[in-house]
Amino acid sequence: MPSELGDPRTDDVALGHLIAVVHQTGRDALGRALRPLNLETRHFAVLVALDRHGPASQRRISDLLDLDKSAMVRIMDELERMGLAARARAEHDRRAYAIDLTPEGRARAAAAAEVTAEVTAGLYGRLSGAERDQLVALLARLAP
Amino acid sequence: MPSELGDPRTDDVALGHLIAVVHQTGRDALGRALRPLNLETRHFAVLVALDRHGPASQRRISDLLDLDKSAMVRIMDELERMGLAARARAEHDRRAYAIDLTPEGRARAAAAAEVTAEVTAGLYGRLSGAERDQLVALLARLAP
DNA sequence: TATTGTTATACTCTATAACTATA
DNA sequence: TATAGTTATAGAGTATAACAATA
Repeated sequence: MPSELGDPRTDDVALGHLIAVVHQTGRDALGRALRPLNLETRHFAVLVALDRHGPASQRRISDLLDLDKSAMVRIMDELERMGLAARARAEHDRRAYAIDLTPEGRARAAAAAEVTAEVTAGLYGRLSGAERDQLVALLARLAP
Repeated sequence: MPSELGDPRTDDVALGHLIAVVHQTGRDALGRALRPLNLETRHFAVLVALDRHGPASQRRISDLLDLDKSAMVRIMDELERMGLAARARAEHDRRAYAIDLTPEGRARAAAAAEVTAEVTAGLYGRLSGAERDQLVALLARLAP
Protein backbone atom coordinates (compact mmCIF):
# COMPACT_ATOMS: atom_id res chain seq x y z
CA MET A 1 0.00 0.00 0.00
CA PRO A 2 1.58 3.26 -1.06
CA SER A 3 1.97 5.94 1.57
CA GLU A 4 0.26 9.26 1.13
CA LEU A 5 2.72 11.72 -0.30
CA GLY A 6 0.02 14.31 -0.70
CA ASP A 7 -1.56 15.89 -3.72
CA PRO A 8 -0.30 19.47 -3.86
CA ARG A 9 3.24 18.10 -3.70
CA THR A 10 2.37 15.67 -6.43
CA ASP A 11 1.53 18.58 -8.68
CA ASP A 12 4.69 20.46 -7.80
CA VAL A 13 6.93 17.49 -8.40
CA ALA A 14 5.14 16.93 -11.70
CA LEU A 15 5.63 20.61 -12.58
CA GLY A 16 9.35 20.33 -11.93
CA HIS A 17 9.51 17.27 -14.11
CA LEU A 18 7.54 18.99 -16.86
CA ILE A 19 9.96 21.90 -16.86
CA ALA A 20 12.86 19.46 -17.12
CA VAL A 21 11.28 17.66 -20.07
CA VAL A 22 10.49 20.88 -21.94
CA HIS A 23 14.02 22.12 -21.31
CA GLN A 24 15.59 18.93 -22.59
CA THR A 25 13.31 18.79 -25.61
CA GLY A 26 14.23 22.31 -26.66
CA ARG A 27 17.92 21.75 -26.07
CA ASP A 28 17.91 18.57 -28.14
CA ALA A 29 16.02 20.19 -31.03
CA LEU A 30 18.38 23.15 -31.02
CA GLY A 31 21.40 20.84 -30.97
CA ARG A 32 20.16 18.86 -33.97
CA ALA A 33 19.50 22.03 -35.95
CA LEU A 34 22.96 23.43 -35.22
CA ARG A 35 24.93 20.29 -36.02
CA PRO A 36 25.11 20.96 -39.80
CA LEU A 37 26.69 24.32 -38.94
CA ASN A 38 29.32 22.63 -36.76
CA LEU A 39 28.01 24.43 -33.70
CA GLU A 40 26.98 23.21 -30.27
CA THR A 41 24.32 25.01 -28.27
CA ARG A 42 27.01 26.46 -26.01
CA HIS A 43 28.67 28.05 -29.04
CA PHE A 44 25.40 29.41 -30.33
CA ALA A 45 24.56 31.03 -27.01
CA VAL A 46 27.87 32.88 -26.96
CA LEU A 47 27.62 33.86 -30.63
CA VAL A 48 24.20 35.41 -30.03
CA ALA A 49 25.38 37.15 -26.86
CA LEU A 50 28.43 38.56 -28.64
CA ASP A 51 26.39 39.67 -31.61
CA ARG A 52 24.16 41.65 -29.29
CA HIS A 53 26.57 42.76 -26.59
CA GLY A 54 30.07 42.48 -28.04
CA PRO A 55 32.72 43.54 -27.71
CA ALA A 56 32.65 42.71 -24.03
CA SER A 57 34.71 41.01 -21.36
CA GLN A 58 34.44 37.25 -20.97
CA ARG A 59 33.03 37.92 -17.56
CA ARG A 60 30.20 40.04 -18.91
CA ILE A 61 29.15 37.39 -21.41
CA SER A 62 29.37 34.54 -18.91
CA ASP A 63 27.20 36.55 -16.51
CA LEU A 64 24.61 37.18 -19.20
CA LEU A 65 24.43 33.48 -19.97
CA ASP A 66 24.69 32.15 -16.40
CA LEU A 67 27.87 30.41 -17.48
CA ASP A 68 30.70 29.46 -15.19
CA LYS A 69 33.84 31.44 -16.01
CA SER A 70 35.88 28.30 -16.60
CA ALA A 71 33.25 27.05 -19.06
CA MET A 72 33.47 30.43 -20.75
CA VAL A 73 37.22 29.96 -21.24
CA ARG A 74 36.69 26.64 -22.93
CA ILE A 75 33.97 27.95 -25.23
CA MET A 76 36.06 30.95 -26.25
CA ASP A 77 39.01 28.64 -26.94
CA GLU A 78 36.79 26.64 -29.27
CA LEU A 79 35.30 29.69 -30.98
CA GLU A 80 38.77 31.13 -31.54
CA ARG A 81 40.03 27.87 -32.96
CA MET A 82 37.03 27.90 -35.31
CA GLY A 83 37.82 31.48 -36.30
CA LEU A 84 34.43 32.73 -35.16
CA ALA A 85 35.46 34.94 -32.25
CA ALA A 86 38.63 36.67 -31.15
CA ARG A 87 40.20 37.91 -27.95
CA ALA A 88 41.70 41.38 -27.89
CA ARG A 89 43.05 43.03 -24.80
CA ALA A 90 40.64 45.51 -23.21
CA GLU A 91 41.73 49.13 -23.38
CA HIS A 92 41.30 50.26 -19.81
CA ASP A 93 41.71 46.98 -17.89
CA ARG A 94 44.74 44.93 -18.72
CA ARG A 95 43.36 41.90 -16.90
CA ALA A 96 40.36 41.62 -19.19
CA TYR A 97 39.76 40.74 -22.80
CA ALA A 98 37.52 42.54 -25.23
CA ILE A 99 36.04 39.53 -26.98
CA ASP A 100 34.01 39.87 -30.14
CA LEU A 101 32.84 38.04 -33.24
CA THR A 102 34.99 37.88 -36.34
CA PRO A 103 33.23 38.69 -39.63
CA GLU A 104 32.96 34.94 -40.18
CA GLY A 105 31.53 34.58 -36.70
CA ARG A 106 28.93 37.19 -37.45
CA ALA A 107 27.97 35.35 -40.62
CA ARG A 108 27.77 32.04 -38.76
CA ALA A 109 25.63 33.63 -36.07
CA ALA A 110 23.21 34.86 -38.72
CA ALA A 111 23.09 31.45 -40.37
CA ALA A 112 22.50 29.81 -37.01
CA ALA A 113 19.72 32.27 -36.26
CA GLU A 114 18.04 31.30 -39.54
CA VAL A 115 18.13 27.64 -38.62
CA THR A 116 17.09 28.07 -35.02
CA ALA A 117 14.20 30.31 -36.02
CA GLU A 118 12.61 27.28 -37.66
CA VAL A 119 13.25 25.20 -34.57
CA THR A 120 11.77 27.70 -32.16
CA ALA A 121 8.85 28.24 -34.52
CA GLY A 122 8.22 24.50 -34.39
CA LEU A 123 8.52 24.41 -30.62
CA TYR A 124 7.00 27.63 -29.39
CA GLY A 125 4.79 28.16 -32.43
CA ARG A 126 2.30 25.85 -30.77
CA LEU A 127 1.55 28.82 -28.52
CA SER A 128 0.06 32.12 -29.63
CA GLY A 129 2.04 35.28 -29.06
CA ALA A 130 -0.15 36.14 -26.09
CA GLU A 131 0.36 32.69 -24.61
CA ARG A 132 4.10 32.95 -25.06
CA ASP A 133 4.05 36.27 -23.24
CA GLN A 134 2.03 34.66 -20.47
CA LEU A 135 4.52 31.80 -20.24
CA VAL A 136 7.49 34.16 -20.09
CA ALA A 137 5.80 36.22 -17.38
CA LEU A 138 5.04 33.15 -15.27
CA LEU A 139 8.52 31.67 -15.67
CA ALA A 140 10.17 34.99 -14.92
CA ARG A 141 8.58 34.90 -11.49
CA LEU A 142 10.17 31.50 -10.84
CA ALA A 143 13.66 32.69 -11.77
CA PRO A 144 16.00 34.06 -9.08
CA MET B 1 27.85 47.09 -35.66
CA PRO B 2 25.80 44.07 -34.60
CA SER B 3 23.90 42.27 -37.31
CA GLU B 4 20.13 42.04 -37.14
CA LEU B 5 19.20 38.70 -35.64
CA GLY B 6 15.57 39.71 -35.45
CA ASP B 7 13.25 40.28 -32.58
CA PRO B 8 10.79 37.37 -32.56
CA ARG B 9 13.78 35.00 -32.45
CA THR B 10 15.25 37.07 -29.67
CA ASP B 11 12.18 36.33 -27.60
CA ASP B 12 12.29 32.63 -28.37
CA VAL B 13 15.96 32.29 -27.55
CA ALA B 14 15.31 34.18 -24.33
CA LEU B 15 12.38 31.89 -23.56
CA GLY B 16 14.59 28.84 -24.00
CA HIS B 17 17.15 30.36 -21.71
CA LEU B 18 14.51 31.23 -19.14
CA ILE B 19 13.28 27.64 -19.11
CA ALA B 20 16.84 26.45 -18.59
CA VAL B 21 17.38 28.83 -15.68
CA VAL B 22 14.13 27.88 -13.96
CA HIS B 23 14.93 24.21 -14.41
CA GLN B 24 18.42 24.59 -12.96
CA THR B 25 17.17 26.70 -10.07
CA GLY B 26 14.59 24.13 -9.07
CA ARG B 27 17.01 21.25 -9.43
CA ASP B 28 19.60 22.98 -7.26
CA ALA B 29 17.09 23.85 -4.55
CA LEU B 30 15.80 20.29 -4.50
CA GLY B 31 19.33 18.94 -4.31
CA ARG B 32 20.21 21.14 -1.34
CA ALA B 33 17.06 20.11 0.52
CA LEU B 34 17.70 16.41 -0.05
CA ARG B 35 21.37 16.41 0.95
CA PRO B 36 20.66 16.03 4.70
CA LEU B 37 18.68 12.90 3.84
CA ASN B 38 21.61 11.48 1.86
CA LEU B 39 19.55 11.54 -1.31
CA GLU B 40 20.26 12.93 -4.75
CA THR B 41 17.45 14.19 -6.96
CA ARG B 42 17.75 11.05 -9.10
CA HIS B 43 17.05 8.92 -6.03
CA PHE B 44 14.11 11.03 -4.97
CA ALA B 45 12.48 10.79 -8.38
CA VAL B 46 12.61 7.00 -8.28
CA LEU B 47 11.44 6.85 -4.65
CA VAL B 48 8.39 8.92 -5.51
CA ALA B 49 7.68 6.90 -8.63
CA LEU B 50 7.96 3.62 -6.72
CA ASP B 51 5.80 4.92 -3.91
CA ARG B 52 3.06 5.69 -6.40
CA HIS B 53 3.49 2.94 -8.97
CA GLY B 54 5.47 0.17 -7.31
CA PRO B 55 5.95 -2.67 -7.48
CA ALA B 56 6.83 -2.34 -11.15
CA SER B 57 9.49 -3.31 -13.65
CA GLN B 58 12.58 -1.14 -13.95
CA ARG B 59 11.46 -0.40 -17.46
CA ARG B 60 8.11 0.95 -16.33
CA ILE B 61 9.71 3.33 -13.85
CA SER B 62 12.38 4.53 -16.25
CA ASP B 63 9.68 5.23 -18.83
CA LEU B 64 7.64 7.21 -16.32
CA LEU B 65 10.67 9.34 -15.46
CA ASP B 66 12.12 9.67 -18.98
CA LEU B 67 15.20 7.90 -17.64
CA ASP B 68 17.61 5.89 -19.71
CA LYS B 69 17.51 2.20 -18.77
CA SER B 70 21.21 2.14 -17.95
CA ALA B 71 20.77 5.12 -15.64
CA MET B 72 17.91 3.23 -14.03
CA VAL B 73 20.22 0.31 -13.30
CA ARG B 74 22.71 2.55 -11.54
CA ILE B 75 20.05 4.30 -9.46
CA MET B 76 18.52 0.98 -8.40
CA ASP B 77 21.99 -0.30 -7.47
CA GLU B 78 22.41 2.71 -5.23
CA LEU B 79 18.95 2.48 -3.70
CA GLU B 80 19.47 -1.21 -2.98
CA ARG B 81 22.85 -0.53 -1.37
CA MET B 82 21.14 2.11 0.79
CA GLY B 83 18.45 -0.39 1.71
CA LEU B 84 15.67 1.80 0.32
CA ALA B 85 14.49 -0.34 -2.57
CA ALA B 86 14.71 -4.00 -3.52
CA ARG B 87 14.65 -6.11 -6.64
CA ALA B 88 12.46 -9.20 -6.71
CA ARG B 89 11.92 -11.35 -9.76
CA ALA B 90 8.67 -10.67 -11.56
CA GLU B 91 6.16 -13.49 -11.44
CA HIS B 92 5.19 -13.87 -15.05
CA ASP B 93 8.31 -12.60 -16.84
CA ARG B 94 11.61 -14.03 -15.76
CA ARG B 95 13.54 -11.32 -17.58
CA ALA B 96 12.04 -8.55 -15.49
CA TYR B 97 12.26 -7.41 -11.91
CA ALA B 98 9.45 -6.33 -9.67
CA ILE B 99 11.14 -3.45 -7.92
CA ASP B 100 9.64 -1.76 -4.90
CA LEU B 101 10.42 0.31 -1.84
CA THR B 102 11.50 -1.31 1.38
CA PRO B 103 9.71 -0.11 4.54
CA GLU B 104 12.73 2.10 5.18
CA GLY B 105 12.52 3.36 1.61
CA ARG B 106 8.89 4.27 2.14
CA ALA B 107 9.80 6.17 5.30
CA ARG B 108 12.64 7.95 3.53
CA ALA B 109 10.32 8.86 0.67
CA ALA B 110 7.88 10.38 3.12
CA ALA B 111 10.65 12.34 4.86
CA ALA B 112 11.93 13.56 1.51
CA ALA B 113 8.42 14.61 0.54
CA GLU B 114 8.21 16.67 3.73
CA VAL B 115 11.41 18.46 2.92
CA THR B 116 10.69 18.98 -0.75
CA ALA B 117 7.25 20.31 0.03
CA GLU B 118 8.92 23.30 1.65
CA VAL B 119 11.19 23.73 -1.34
CA THR B 120 8.42 23.59 -3.91
CA ALA B 121 6.32 25.89 -1.75
CA GLY B 122 9.19 28.38 -1.80
CA LEU B 123 9.63 28.03 -5.54
CA TYR B 124 6.15 27.59 -6.94
CA GLY B 125 4.41 29.32 -4.05
CA ARG B 126 5.15 32.58 -5.79
CA LEU B 127 2.35 31.60 -8.16
CA SER B 128 -1.30 31.20 -7.22
CA GLY B 129 -2.94 27.85 -7.77
CA ALA B 130 -4.63 29.15 -10.89
CA GLU B 131 -1.35 30.47 -12.24
CA ARG B 132 0.34 27.15 -11.58
CA ASP B 133 -2.41 25.40 -13.51
CA GLN B 134 -1.93 27.87 -16.34
CA LEU B 135 1.81 27.24 -16.34
CA VAL B 136 1.34 23.48 -16.40
CA ALA B 137 -1.14 23.75 -19.26
CA LEU B 138 1.20 25.93 -21.31
CA LEU B 139 4.25 23.76 -20.67
CA ALA B 140 2.32 20.58 -21.43
CA ARG B 141 1.77 21.88 -24.95
CA LEU B 142 5.52 22.26 -25.40
CA ALA B 143 6.28 18.71 -24.32
CA PRO B 144 6.46 15.90 -26.90
C1' DT C 1 41.77 42.70 -1.07
C1' DA C 2 39.03 41.84 -5.07
C1' DT C 3 38.59 40.72 -9.98
C1' DT C 4 39.82 38.63 -14.82
C1' DG C 5 41.07 34.82 -16.77
C1' DT C 6 43.44 30.10 -16.78
C1' DT C 7 44.13 25.34 -15.46
C1' DA C 8 43.13 21.06 -13.25
C1' DT C 9 39.87 18.19 -11.44
C1' DA C 10 35.75 15.80 -10.51
C1' DC C 11 30.95 14.69 -10.46
C1' DT C 12 26.49 14.39 -12.69
C1' DC C 13 23.65 13.56 -16.58
C1' DT C 14 22.82 11.58 -20.92
C1' DA C 15 23.44 8.48 -24.70
C1' DT C 16 25.17 4.53 -27.12
C1' DA C 17 26.54 0.01 -28.13
C1' DA C 18 27.42 -4.73 -26.96
C1' DC C 19 26.02 -8.30 -24.14
C1' DT C 20 22.79 -12.07 -21.35
C1' DA C 21 18.68 -14.18 -20.56
C1' DT C 22 14.47 -14.53 -21.51
C1' DA C 23 9.98 -13.81 -24.34
C1' DT D 1 12.93 -10.98 -33.48
C1' DA D 2 12.05 -8.22 -29.68
C1' DT D 3 12.37 -7.01 -24.73
C1' DA D 4 14.45 -6.54 -19.64
C1' DG D 5 18.31 -5.71 -17.65
C1' DT D 6 23.59 -5.20 -17.31
C1' DT D 7 28.07 -3.30 -18.36
C1' DA D 8 31.37 -0.22 -20.36
C1' DT D 9 32.32 3.95 -22.32
C1' DA D 10 32.22 8.65 -23.77
C1' DG D 11 30.55 13.41 -24.30
C1' DA D 12 28.43 17.36 -22.35
C1' DG D 13 27.27 20.25 -18.44
C1' DT D 14 28.48 22.01 -14.03
C1' DA D 15 31.17 23.25 -10.03
C1' DT D 16 35.25 24.03 -7.25
C1' DA D 17 39.71 25.34 -5.94
C1' DA D 18 44.26 27.06 -6.82
C1' DC D 19 46.82 30.17 -9.43
C1' DA D 20 48.86 34.58 -12.13
C1' DA D 21 48.24 39.12 -13.48
C1' DT D 22 46.14 43.22 -12.58
C1' DA D 23 42.94 46.50 -10.27
